[in-house]
Amino acid sequence: MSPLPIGRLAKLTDVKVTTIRFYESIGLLPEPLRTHSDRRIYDEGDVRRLGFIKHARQLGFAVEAIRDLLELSDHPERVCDSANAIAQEQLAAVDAKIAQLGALREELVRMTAAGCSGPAASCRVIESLSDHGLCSADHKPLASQVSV
Amino acid sequence: MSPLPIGRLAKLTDVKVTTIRFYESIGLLPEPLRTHSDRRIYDEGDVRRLGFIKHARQLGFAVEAIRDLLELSDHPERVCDSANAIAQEQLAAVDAKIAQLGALREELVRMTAAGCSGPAASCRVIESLSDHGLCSADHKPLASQVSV
DNA sequence: CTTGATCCTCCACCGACTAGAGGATGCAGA
DNA sequence: TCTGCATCCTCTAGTCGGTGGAGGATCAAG
Repeated sequence: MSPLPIGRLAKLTDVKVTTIRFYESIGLLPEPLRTHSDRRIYDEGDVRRLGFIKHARQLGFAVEAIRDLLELSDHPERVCDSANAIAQEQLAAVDAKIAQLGALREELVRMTAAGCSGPAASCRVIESLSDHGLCSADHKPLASQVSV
Repeated sequence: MSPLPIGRLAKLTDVKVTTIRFYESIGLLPEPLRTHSDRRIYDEGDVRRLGFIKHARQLGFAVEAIRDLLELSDHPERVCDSANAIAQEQLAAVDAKIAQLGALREELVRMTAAGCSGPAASCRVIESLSDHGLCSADHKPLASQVSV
């Protein structure tokens, strides 16, 4: 197929040039062929592989998970139990995150509901932050896996 | 009140010692008094301030936003318009994130629904990732503000 | 007096990129 | 052919919100 310079690949896949080089550096993309002047050249296969990576990242899969998924994609004869397991885990992580954000949302709504126009001394937002006891207390984020 | 060493403050607030020092280094917590042997000593005021910070972080506020909120909390005579604005923005960001994750969830459910036991060649997960056309195509994360 | 917990500073690392410096090359128009 | 700009190269450092460890000092209890 037609050989693509990195900029063309970037436009075709809507992935930044620097990100493509980054994916190569961490081994998600193989080292491509180079021109006589050391420029990277890609082909249709690279477009597909990068598309796969992009799609997986959009779904929030971590790079290490994507590495495993690509391995399977590269070896279609293997059993795919692990692909399903990875996706299930990701689904669980997304569900957890949604639940967590739902709880956050609730408190933010409560905090902002009253509106506020006076001095900070009587501000519901500041007050809520000062006293955790005022809120439902079951939103406990900090340290989550999904960072989409 | 009783002077607390950093470890006590950490346990009282459930914030790690290293994180407390980090907050000091970025100016969220003031430099505390020190003992003759250079150990930090805190008081009840620090417990409250750190609680405020922790609560705000749990709600997903960025450090810069927390800095502004603490400013207001420190000066209760000022008008608190900005506190409300910050909280409203955070609420909007959380809403956006929830919507986005909802879309991700949909696709993950579709991908994993079939279950999978054969070779990767016929794996729905791998297949879905390879061909973005198979999915609804309106989940477009990458680059979000809320990272709770 | 010794032991183990706690404290100190400084520096490097995490994930997943992003941005910029400083320089080489490619390509199109005059 | 020359000029000039776009694109490419490598390398380094920064982002955010912390986390972890090395190497050493100090504290409190037995």
